[in-house]
Amino acid sequence: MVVMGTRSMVAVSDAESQAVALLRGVGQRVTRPRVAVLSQVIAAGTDHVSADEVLERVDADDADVHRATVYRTLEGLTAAGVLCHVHLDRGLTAYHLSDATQSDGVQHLHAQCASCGRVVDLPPQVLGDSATRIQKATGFRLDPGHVALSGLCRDCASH
Amino acid sequence: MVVMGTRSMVAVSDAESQAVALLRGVGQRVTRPRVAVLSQVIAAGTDHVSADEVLERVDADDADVHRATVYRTLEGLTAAGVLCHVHLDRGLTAYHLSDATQSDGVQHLHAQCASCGRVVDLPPQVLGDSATRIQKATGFRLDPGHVALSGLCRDCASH
DNA sequence: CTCTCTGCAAAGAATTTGCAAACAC
DNA sequence: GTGTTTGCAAATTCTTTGCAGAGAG
Repeated sequence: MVVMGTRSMVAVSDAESQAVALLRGVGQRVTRPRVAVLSQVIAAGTDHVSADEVLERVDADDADVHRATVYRTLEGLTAAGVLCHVHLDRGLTAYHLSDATQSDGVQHLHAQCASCGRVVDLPPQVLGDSATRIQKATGFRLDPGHVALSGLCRDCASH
Repeated sequence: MVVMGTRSMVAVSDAESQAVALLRGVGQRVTRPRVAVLSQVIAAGTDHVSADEVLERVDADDADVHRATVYRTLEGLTAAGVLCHVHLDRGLTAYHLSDATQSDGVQHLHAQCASCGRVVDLPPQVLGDSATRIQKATGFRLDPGHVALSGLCRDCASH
């Protein structure tokens, strides 16, 4: 808990203060493990990270948080609306900062490449009126961001 | 749970002869475990069954097939094009007879209720030109049947 | 008779849980 | 202080794998 490794001090402490602010903002206790976990999600930026990836990075930063705590923290922050998760192909769950933190509450969609596993963000309106049509036809109310759409990314599709 | 008494002997043996025919048709060996597994998928009709559900029903029919064999059989039949699978919410995989067996190769889509877990079939064209639009915008080639779309079914949405 | 398939038991990955000690407030 | 959180270790759930014997063609 002394030095921050190779990652720049500025970026890390930025992420950390954001993390503290977000935790306070939703009335959650500010604990070392929570700050560490949330900082890593923030530092990941537009990347979508799994619990295991968060764990790896937290440990790499000498924060030494237990696996179970990472899961509990990610779940708690999702329940609080700070994070969103998306379910990927093999049952993995990936987390990212909630879009709602900054904008109007509409979350973007995700597509995962079945070949390389990469996750691509899609603009929220990319399905057009499909959700409306499905609801009218079948009564099913689509929540299209909750599970990643599957397919092949540009690179893998061209092979 | 399956109500065994209600399934007619005729239906079961129908499913079994279909199973044998399908196995022969793709040049796979006709073994008791394979017939048992494939029969259960056929008997499930439009339902989408997980490996565990197949195992349960196979064992309930006194066929006593090992868990590992169920997984291997479902995988093999999928590779052969007899079955299709869809990935559900928590990483579960559900199987059903391939639409291609009877029609032009276009598979239907799936939507799973995040609340009750039910899987609903959707017509293949329900996403309209979304796939084309996504490919033009991002290069990502959608395979929309491979993973179930998420949302709330009619019943759960009304609570 | 040969080569594939099956059952077994154990490993594997991702995640969850009960509980006592540690900590934020 | 006091009630929430954490670390730990073990359990869960779904799936896969190596191997020797059983079975299909």
